[in-house]
Amino acid sequence: METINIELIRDFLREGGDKYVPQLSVDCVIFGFHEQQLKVLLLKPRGMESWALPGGFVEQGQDVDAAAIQTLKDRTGLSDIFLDQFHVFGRADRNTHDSMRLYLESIGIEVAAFRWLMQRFVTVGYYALVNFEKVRLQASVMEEKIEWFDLAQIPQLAFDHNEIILKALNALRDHLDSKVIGARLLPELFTMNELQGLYETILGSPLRRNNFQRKMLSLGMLERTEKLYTGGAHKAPYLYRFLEGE
Amino acid sequence: METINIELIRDFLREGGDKYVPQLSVDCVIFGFHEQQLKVLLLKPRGMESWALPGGFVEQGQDVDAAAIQTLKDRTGLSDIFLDQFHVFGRADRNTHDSMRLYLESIGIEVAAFRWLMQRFVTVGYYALVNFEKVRLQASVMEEKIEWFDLAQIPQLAFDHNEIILKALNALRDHLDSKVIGARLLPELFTMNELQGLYETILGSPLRRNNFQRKMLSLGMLERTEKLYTGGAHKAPYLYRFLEGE
DNA sequence: ATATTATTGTCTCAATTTGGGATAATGATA
DNA sequence: TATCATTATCCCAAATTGAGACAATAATAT
Repeated sequence: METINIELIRDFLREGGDKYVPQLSVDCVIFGFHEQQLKVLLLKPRGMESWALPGGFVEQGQDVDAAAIQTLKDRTGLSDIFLDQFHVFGRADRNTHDSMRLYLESIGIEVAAFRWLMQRFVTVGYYALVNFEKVRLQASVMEEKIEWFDLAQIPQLAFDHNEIILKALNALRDHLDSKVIGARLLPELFTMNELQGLYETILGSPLRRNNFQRKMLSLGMLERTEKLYTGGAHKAPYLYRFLEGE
Repeated sequence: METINIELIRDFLREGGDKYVPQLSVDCVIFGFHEQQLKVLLLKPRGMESWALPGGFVEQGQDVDAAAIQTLKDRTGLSDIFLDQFHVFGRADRNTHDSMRLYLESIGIEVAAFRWLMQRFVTVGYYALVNFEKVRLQASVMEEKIEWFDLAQIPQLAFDHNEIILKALNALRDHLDSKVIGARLLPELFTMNELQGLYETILGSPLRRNNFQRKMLSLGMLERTEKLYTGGAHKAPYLYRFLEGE
């Protein structure tokens, strides 16, 4: 039994033609970190076979950055988020919504209503870093499902979205030691081991425990707090938090 | 005595409405290096008080990158150029062509013809590295003048173009040691001193001659060729070239 | 209590890179 | 032949990094 609200979809499509900057979209690669794994948030648009990145359109009168922020807020409920615009995907053969046509026709939407969608779209790619535990997933009207995927287990996505994720990951790597990335992906308190795991999955290569700790502490961004007793038969690690300030 | 070809302008404007992706443009920060100075190519659009960056629109069916390449070719005559897309400027209050209206009206172009231009434009910023000596400047039909400016002497530009140059320079700095930037800005043969001067102007800070030379040679990208005898009363420097290959 | 075990925090030392001064080499000119 | 400006190297100390070693400690087993 379908629970789609066709009127909502129709409203969305009808408004789109005038409301948005034509042929322009934003796509967000939302990174989270959980159980020592880097995750990416993906969703399944209605009527599509494949998963895709969360994205949105840019309203007339709205900053492009604001459109990305809105996309994030809609899906995660978070509003204070680290966002970095990393690349524009503007190849002429990106007709990224064409495969949605069959679906829209099948549920009885007339072609005229979504003609504005059936064009080549230029998309601005953002990556976002979120605190996994604070996210409350929320699919929008055009989407069936929304889920976290392990970076290593991302399926074949729609359009060029696999390429977009690769580029986002490269950008994240490039920024790893100039921005305080850990502070955005980890919870308030974390162990040195968790921090190292984060770095390792982002870089895709192992690091030495002793040298990593030395490096991190020497940067002076970490404050050591109490110990964490997990019940394991071994020395308990300290918990750290990132110090305030840029 | 004016030498504007109004018909050309009218043609350009009339086509624009259908030919281009609406509300999308590219802007290029073209860097050159000459007489130990980093230069940026600027132009003066017809009917405007201020100088501006060379830019262009994206044709339907044209890659965004291709539009930037075309912009460069039109102005410099060069086609094999290093281009890097570094940022999108998408604030809602960028009505970047509005000040052109008075001019267009003044030369008798009807408003309908350029209405598509009078909207908020999102622009994709590229920076380009060119061999100064090979550039043949060429203004397009909408421009009065085109000139090189020393980076330190860039005037107040139109719109947010000063900001765009700043961002481009930051991107260039970030890429300085990962991409072979010298190879694109310098002529085939150059002295170590010229290379150092290039690095110093990009970074905006002085470097030590001995350590710079040691570093550059250790990277193994340079081939030492003959000496350069300038007639100066001192030891003659070697000339270097960049080795082939990524 | 005491030994065992898995981790964690720290230490150490060599190798490498960097900062900064010193010196020798070299074209031209006086 | 001496002088001068500039270039190419050299050298040594300081800082950073790579990699192994070891002591501390929180549970569990004996």
